[in-house]
Amino acid sequence: MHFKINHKSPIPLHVQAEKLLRQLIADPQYQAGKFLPNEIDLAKRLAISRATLRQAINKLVYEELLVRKKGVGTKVVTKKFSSKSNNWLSFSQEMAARGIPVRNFELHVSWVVPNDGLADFFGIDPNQKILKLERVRGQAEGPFVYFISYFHPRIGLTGDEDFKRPLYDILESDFNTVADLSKEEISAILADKSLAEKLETDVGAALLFRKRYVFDQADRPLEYNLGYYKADSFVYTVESRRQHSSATG
Amino acid sequence: MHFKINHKSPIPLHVQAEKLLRQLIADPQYQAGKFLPNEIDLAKRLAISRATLRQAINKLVYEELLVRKKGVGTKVVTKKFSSKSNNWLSFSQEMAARGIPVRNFELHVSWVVPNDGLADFFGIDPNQKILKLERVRGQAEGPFVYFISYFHPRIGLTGDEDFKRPLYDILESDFNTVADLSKEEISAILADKSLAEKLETDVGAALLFRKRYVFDQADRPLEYNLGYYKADSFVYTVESRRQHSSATG
DNA sequence: TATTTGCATATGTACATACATACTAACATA
DNA sequence: TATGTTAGTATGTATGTACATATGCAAATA
Repeated sequence: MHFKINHKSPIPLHVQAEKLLRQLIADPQYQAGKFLPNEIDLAKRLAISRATLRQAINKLVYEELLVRKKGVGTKVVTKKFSSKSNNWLSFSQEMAARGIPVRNFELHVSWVVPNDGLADFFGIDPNQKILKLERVRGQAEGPFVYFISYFHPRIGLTGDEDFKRPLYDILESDFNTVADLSKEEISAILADKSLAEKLETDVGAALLFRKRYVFDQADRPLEYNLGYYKADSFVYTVESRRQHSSATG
Repeated sequence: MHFKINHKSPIPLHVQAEKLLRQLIADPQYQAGKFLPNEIDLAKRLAISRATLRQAINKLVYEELLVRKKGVGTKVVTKKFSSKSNNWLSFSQEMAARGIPVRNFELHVSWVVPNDGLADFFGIDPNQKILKLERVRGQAEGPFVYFISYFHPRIGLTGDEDFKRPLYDILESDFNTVADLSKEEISAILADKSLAEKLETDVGAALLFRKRYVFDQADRPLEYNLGYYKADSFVYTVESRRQHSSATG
């Protein structure tokens, strides 16, 4: 298997190399904790310099897909909990990754006037109507989350989009809008009548409630999202590592 | 202000440079979003190569303490929400950072035999007793969290430690044990009689429930922690940014 | 005046090179 | 046999160099 790096492409070589590495280690043959070829040989095979290759490797090391050990080699990490990126999977992607088919129970689009806090967050005229998307989603057995999303008018959503597709996919491919930063607040609340009905549970059941403020790469507000999760069928997982001291080569 | 990098020190130059940069941007003079000197000049002043300096800068860029812009310069980030590190503040530190005085309502230390899951997590003999620490903490108005912690016997805790001090501070300075990785699961539950009494709330109130698995730098299990938070007085906040595409130079 | 052009600046990418250091395994020695 | 030495290998650190590209400003132009 020889790789092709295009030296004339406008895409930086280390980005191309990174992509190739990702493909390489995704291959079942490599899963088991195998070692990569050593940096010098691999650089030669890819026809790039060792420094450039190391840039690519460093990215994957940071993501904990690879582990380097001086004097030994670079190994593919066996078990991948895939920490941070997890936070950024949308609901459908998240479920797909676990092999759970998603079912849409309700999907309602409307144009509403924002309340004061929301108009303030978006930095828009409180009289300007914004798109509100409500969805109840879950598995075959029943619903387990109720989402309410409000979108900034800047995006240009019409309301006619196919919201069964992954949300962030729609924003990226159709509206060239990239969600980059998310601030979330998680708390617990009790289900009232309306929530209990939507989620097919009892009034007074414990729900996980998540507010999410989503920003684009320029830190401009994009989306305000509320999520009500049935606590017995969902846990929110976080994996965080301390700031490390080691660095690039 | 001239800096000193010690070329004879066993500490890598880029690590020394990183430390100097941290000191530099910590200086009030630099807070306001000022630009660093350009890489070439700065490298000259530090008497290191540009590549080495970039290694140091990259670390801080990754931590979002610095922002680089091609053709413009490298700027100190103004507002620092300090995303990731936040996850790593202990309760008392977290409260201190918000200027809220912490009050300890209960503190109970005991030696218990682990249940099967716990013995398995720690990888120890299920008959070996381990240290269990229970704490109810909150503000002046009342309690708002009930913690249960189990510690791995390897650490060497005796049970006589002053657990009013920040926990991770005790582990680090007195037991040379550094908590490095945490895996958390957050869900919502209803308060039963026992929990309601401890947290001075009603039976059936919504609580935020957090399980935390803590590991050291060698990924050895250190602590298993359960936290029950009164939902009306606490929200769990997460700030996460997407994986970036840029890399080292 | 408004717009374009071009230069200076700073970061981004890429390479070749050299030596340091951690680890492994094979070999030699007591 | 047990132990210490050594050679080989792979990553870690560090430098110097060159050119690419994005940005902002100032001068030239319509």
